[in-house]
Amino acid sequence: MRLFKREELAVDPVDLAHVLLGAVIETTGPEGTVAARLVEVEAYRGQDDPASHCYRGQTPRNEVMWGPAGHLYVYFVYGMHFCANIVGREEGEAGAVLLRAAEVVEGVDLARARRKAARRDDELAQGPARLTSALRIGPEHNGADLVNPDSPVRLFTGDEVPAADVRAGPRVGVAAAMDVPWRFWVDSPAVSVYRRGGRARPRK
DNA sequence: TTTACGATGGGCT
DNA sequence: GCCCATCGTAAAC
Repeated sequence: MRLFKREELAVDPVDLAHVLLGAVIETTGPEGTVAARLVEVEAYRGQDDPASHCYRGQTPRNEVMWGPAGHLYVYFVYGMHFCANIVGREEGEAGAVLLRAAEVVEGVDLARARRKAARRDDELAQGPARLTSALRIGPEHNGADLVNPDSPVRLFTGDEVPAADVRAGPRVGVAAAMDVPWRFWVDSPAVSVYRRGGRARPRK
């Protein structure tokens, strides 16, 4: 296992999604270190993608996604959760991959303490907001450089995932662009199995 | 087991 | 003012 190189991440988000499956993201803070192997991701292509936060151009919130690849884009959602993306493409071009689920491979006890509601270890990072909770990724990590060994959040290559083992389907909770299968996962009990693309919430 | 819904707040039109 | 790249709990079957 080694740190990724930035140029390996400066690719189209759909390709980056395949690169990231099996990769290991690791966070270190005052409490200790937690590492997790990514098993489910979603590509957001940027300006061309109606579901992307960058679809309507650059804003203060999404500016990290327009910068160089290999940085973390963290955003606040539903009034109480955070989600993390890995930025791809070249500087000046928006695009990122949402981290949806992972298997905790290091610091399991710390992750359990942070995720009291999880009844099985498979649930520790089973979902995008659970993942940030287990790894304690927050707004202070927005823009963090994942290829810097001194960064609080780092990204390592894991065991390579054979292309034949990658499954694809519609993105979750996304009403726009439902026709593109830009959610990718590998067979794992930690993959989130929530409602498929369509409405984020049932209409009242 | 499966489904329903409330909590909660920032971003953008 | 409406829309969310969600989760945990409770209720229904």
